[in-house]
Amino acid sequence: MSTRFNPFKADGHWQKIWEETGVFTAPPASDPRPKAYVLEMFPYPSGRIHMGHVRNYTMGDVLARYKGMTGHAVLHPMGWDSFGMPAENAAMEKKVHPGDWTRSNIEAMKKQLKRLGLAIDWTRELSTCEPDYYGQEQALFLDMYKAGLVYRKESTVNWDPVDMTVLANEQVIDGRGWRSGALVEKKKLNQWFLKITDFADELLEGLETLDQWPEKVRLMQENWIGKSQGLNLTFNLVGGDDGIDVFTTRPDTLFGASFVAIAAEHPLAQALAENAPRLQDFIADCKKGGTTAAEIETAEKRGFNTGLSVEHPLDPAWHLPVYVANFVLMDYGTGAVFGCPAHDQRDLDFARKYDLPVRRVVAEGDNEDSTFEGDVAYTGPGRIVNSHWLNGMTVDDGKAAVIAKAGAEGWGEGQTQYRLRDWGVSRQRYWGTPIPIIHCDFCGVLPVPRSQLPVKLPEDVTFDVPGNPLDRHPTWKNVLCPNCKEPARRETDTLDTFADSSWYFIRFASQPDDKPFDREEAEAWLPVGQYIGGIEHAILHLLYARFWTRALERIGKIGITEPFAALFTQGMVTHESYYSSERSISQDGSITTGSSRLVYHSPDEINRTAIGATLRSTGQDIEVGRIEKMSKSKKNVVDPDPMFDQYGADAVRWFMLSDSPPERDLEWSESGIEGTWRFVNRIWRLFDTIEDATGEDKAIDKLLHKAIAGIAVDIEALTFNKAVAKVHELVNAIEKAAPSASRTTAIRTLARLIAPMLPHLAEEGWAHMGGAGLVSTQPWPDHDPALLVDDEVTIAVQVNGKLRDTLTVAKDMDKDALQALALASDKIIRTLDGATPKKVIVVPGRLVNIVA
RNA sequence: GCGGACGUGGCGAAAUCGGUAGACGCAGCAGACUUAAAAUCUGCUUUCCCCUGGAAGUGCGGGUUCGAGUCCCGCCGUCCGCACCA
Repeated sequence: MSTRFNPFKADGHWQKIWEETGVFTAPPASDPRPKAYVLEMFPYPSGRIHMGHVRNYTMGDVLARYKGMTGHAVLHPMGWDSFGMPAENAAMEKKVHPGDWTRSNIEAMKKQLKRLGLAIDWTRELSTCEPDYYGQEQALFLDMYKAGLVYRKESTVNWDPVDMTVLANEQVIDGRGWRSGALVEKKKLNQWFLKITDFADELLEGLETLDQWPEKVRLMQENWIGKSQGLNLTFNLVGGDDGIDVFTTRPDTLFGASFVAIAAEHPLAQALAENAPRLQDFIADCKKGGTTAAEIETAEKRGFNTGLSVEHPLDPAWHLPVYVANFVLMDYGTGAVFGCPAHDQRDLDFARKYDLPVRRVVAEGDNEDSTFEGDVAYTGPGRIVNSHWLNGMTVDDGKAAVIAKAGAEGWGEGQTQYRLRDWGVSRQRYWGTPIPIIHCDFCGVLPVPRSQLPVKLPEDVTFDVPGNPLDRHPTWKNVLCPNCKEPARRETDTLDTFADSSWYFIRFASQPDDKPFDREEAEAWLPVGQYIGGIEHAILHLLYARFWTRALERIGKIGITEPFAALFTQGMVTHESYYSSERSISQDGSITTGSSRLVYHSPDEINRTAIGATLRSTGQDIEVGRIEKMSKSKKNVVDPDPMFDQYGADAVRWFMLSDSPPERDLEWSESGIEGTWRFVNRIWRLFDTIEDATGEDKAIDKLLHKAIAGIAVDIEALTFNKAVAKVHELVNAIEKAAPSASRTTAIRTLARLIAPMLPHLAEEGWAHMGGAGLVSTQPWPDHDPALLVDDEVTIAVQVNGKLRDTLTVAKDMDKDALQALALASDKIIRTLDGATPKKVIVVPGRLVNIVA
């Protein structure tokens, strides 16, 4: 009597056994087996697991389980990135404490994750909002402080007026806050910074060693660091002692200079503006300019002539006018540029507008004219012309020559410039790691003594007004100065939550009570062997984590420089969206005529047919929208829980691995999950109807061994869609095969092959077929290399490159025999129609191509 | 504007070294079983044609080669990142 696989019993049953037997608890660091540290980016506890998490954690799980079966000591942990704004927003909206909200979310999400049947070592679970984690982070912060990698300075910051906090440059997208979407304002504040720029070169060079990272991510980080080499030089003011420092990457074009421009925020501009109301107005105008793509592209190059002049460093008699210009940025280089209009588009636009000289100094082909025509700057290579002693040099030689001369004469020096800024980590928020610093009126800024760590967040805080609850807490910030014992104040800023995620992978590897980590233990596991997460972290998290690791290395805390040996960025889970148009009804109940708004419907309210979609409740026709990332606003979210209820964990896991290559987007579909559910049951029927048969089936043997070898390769390469296809092929063949010992072996082996991907089904089948122990702890099956080679092959016979016939021959048939056989084929004789072959190309084991 | 990736049936895709394009899955069609349905099973499914066969075909146009989805040149399109970076 055949039975159906019952995931509703099996899932919970095996999950309980895995937990009770502790099979996925990582062994001690001293374990002699090769280590496999598999890590997926830990989630923010927003409340619910979504399909993106399911995909991410399924992929990591398959690899972790496979590594376990192939004799590795596996570390596969899970934790919670649990500090951050949403908890405070929830506190404001729902009048709950951020801690309560966060911890109950963690509980709910953990329950959901467990339903996926992940092979996770839950004994190492950590949550960044707990003092046992953030206290150790404070210790690391103080280590960096002591080593001079942390500093405080007043600086212009990106201020998010909605979230009422500072944002790092990396968190400003198109001039807007990455979370709130609010237009970011400039504000001056005292801020804590981590010296990531000290590591700019290292972080850049380190990218070259990361050969198991996606090229795309490496390139994005390279661009973000933005290294450029050039010359820092001083233009002396005519009739003054001062000069203007300028950075250029084109010192070779120095003889083409026609003006110097400074940023509106440049100290010189500010000083001049004090007595010049028109300049004040101009500067105010410059600040209004937006930073979005469209605004920048259409923004006119505008300048204000200061009336000042500077001397050209190569010819003091040559004077250049000084402008304040809207296109010069204060926070890059020195906040001042020299303009060479012929060879820079912005400078040319500016020069044409203000009628400044445009002098060619790089030949464009044969064109050496000193007058430059047209409105398109020439930025290509060429010989230097109209430049006295530089004439005839290449651009590169010219750059070197000018830098050398500037150095020798003392008016400038070669300089490497980075786009990367130091990491501003101060956040004016409650729900984050308190910065362990004390401010004393007499002794200044002091670190909290180690014995007083962790600096814990106070529980009794209010969120009824905007701003930082720590700052307005009645007593928390009052503390005695550790030095003079007089009353002093705690720092009330907290750390950017990206600090929390910059070292959690180290804490996973080693979590002593009395220090952040044990060096030896951490080094045994690190670097992470395979890290998996979304591409959205390509810069922020992945750059900060690389920096933090290098900072710890520099101060002698750990012996590794790169935290993630291999990185994989998986695609999103998408779904069609469904919407109908409705007349919009404004809040007072009146109907706004002439306009309508889109009302989105969730997939479970919809009847989807091949032609269209209707609303289940009313039968109303519904528009089928784009396939896009699952999001609450589009209501195209599919919640994992009901899917587990309906199909069980394995069908959901199989869906996540099927069809789409893992780096590409995966479209969730009803028919797709139905299909994977049917397949789970097909495998079960094989396990259920296994029989003790005898006899050999060579074809099944070969296919099985090819599957063993191929699936292993696919899992290691994370090409799960290909592994899935190979399982299908094997199952298709086993189903059709007549009973034999080979077939029975194949079915038993199949349980092991699917164990990483369909672990509950595999355990259930393994037990059902009388297997000993857990299939999860079985070794990955061996394959016989001899069975991977076919002794008969089908070779193609082409005439002029076109397929005309195929021949099935012995694998090692020699060239002459193949040629003779091909020429004897009826189809070939017919195609040749009496023509004599001019040439015959024979590739043994592959094809014969007859050129007629 | 700069940088990058991608483009293959109705759909998701595969083709690892330049060697039989479309494995595998979804959807669809036909059939079997069934009173019926579900489930399951079998077969078909790139397009076109003068259909025991033939022609075309991997975004478009060229090129290299006995042979190109794969390599080279030039376009077009889609997506992603950065962006007044001197």
